[in-house]
Amino acid sequence: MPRLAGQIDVSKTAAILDAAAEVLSVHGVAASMDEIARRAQVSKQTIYNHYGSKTELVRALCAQRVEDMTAGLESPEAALHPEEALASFGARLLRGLAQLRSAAFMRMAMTSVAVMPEIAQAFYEAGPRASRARLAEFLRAETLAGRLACPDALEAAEFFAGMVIGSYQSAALLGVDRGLDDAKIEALGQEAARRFLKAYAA
Amino acid sequence: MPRLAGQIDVSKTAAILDAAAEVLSVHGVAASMDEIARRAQVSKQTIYNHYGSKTELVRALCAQRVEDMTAGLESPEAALHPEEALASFGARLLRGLAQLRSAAFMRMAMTSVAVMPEIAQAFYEAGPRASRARLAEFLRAETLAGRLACPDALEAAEFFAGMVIGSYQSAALLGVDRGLDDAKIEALGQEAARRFLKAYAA
DNA sequence: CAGGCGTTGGACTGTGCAGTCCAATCTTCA
DNA sequence: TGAAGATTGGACTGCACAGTCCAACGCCTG
Repeated sequence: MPRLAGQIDVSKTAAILDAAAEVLSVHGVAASMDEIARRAQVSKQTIYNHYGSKTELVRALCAQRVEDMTAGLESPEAALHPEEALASFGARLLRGLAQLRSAAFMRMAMTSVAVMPEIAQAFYEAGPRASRARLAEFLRAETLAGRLACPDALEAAEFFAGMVIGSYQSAALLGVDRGLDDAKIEALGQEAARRFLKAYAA
Repeated sequence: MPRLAGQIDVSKTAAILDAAAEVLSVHGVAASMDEIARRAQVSKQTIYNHYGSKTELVRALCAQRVEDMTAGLESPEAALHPEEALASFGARLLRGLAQLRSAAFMRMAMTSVAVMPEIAQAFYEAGPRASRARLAEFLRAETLAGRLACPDALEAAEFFAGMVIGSYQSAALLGVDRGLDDAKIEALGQEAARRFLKAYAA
């Protein structure tokens, strides 16, 4: 990847961000800049040229992660039968949380609450909040269409997401392996959807 | 508080633990031993006499916290109507999570996963796991009594607890204030119980 | 009273890390 | 080819903190 004369090399930027993601997700914010530089095959000075400080690097990384989170978030497909739509949405949600990377970033955001509250806030907005909002939208539409009866769509969305997630997120954050494979995720989504429909039948 | 000749002063032990809880819940594991010593009005050496290292101190503190968690955990009261029993159980659960101290400790456990996995594990067992187990027991009994129909009590327990907790725990961990007051907690518990009963009617 | 032992505080060591500095080198454009 | 500016690596500074050491001082018990 060529660069303009005297211009910052964007391929390095990516390498730095990648390395930072990898190292920070293992060691948390305690990871050293030296190790990130080593991993990125870049001199430490270069990191400081791109991002002025470790704090800024973390901030950039989190911002990127937040983007990814919202980008990968889809609403339930209205075309499907509500039960199927909910089941697949739930499975997607759970799959997202179960990723090691997700837990690592969440942990990082949590540890930074004291130092960088905006970061933590951004995580909350892009994660839990956004997903519930999307789901609530769907539930509202289904209610209008007479296929469901959710007087308080946001609350119902919290309920459904909560059912699916259960204590799996806590387990992931606490590093407890509950052997959540794809089949179980699928089954959980389906059962949660089934029960939810009973609770909110039109 | 007098002490025996040449015996460790237990009142100091308590002071150290108190101070550690306070300081660590604010600064996380990053808190310095000097500050804990200052807060406990004790010399740093004394801390090292009582607990050999910072790790040990944190360990002891977490162990205490784990004790508190399991001690404060009650099953739903079988004497009540299932809806009331569930509502009050749910409210209790949520109230526990909403406490600042709880969130701080949970954060500490989560961020220390890499360093002290046993601690994190203990938190999981004493928290999410134990509460679900108690709830499942209740659901099993109610199912046997014909007042509910929960073929998989543990899963149902996960569902109910998840409904109540929703994304409130994530918010607490990320330091986002959602203005969860007592009235809202109560209402949430009730609505969750109502919906749960519909989903699992006998 | 004397010996034992915890406590104190303050100095001290060692370490790991963020962030800086610099001289040499590379890359592109004019 | 020369100027501009990015990159490199390695040395260096400064700091914060875990953990140790020690000499002086209580406080009990025998």
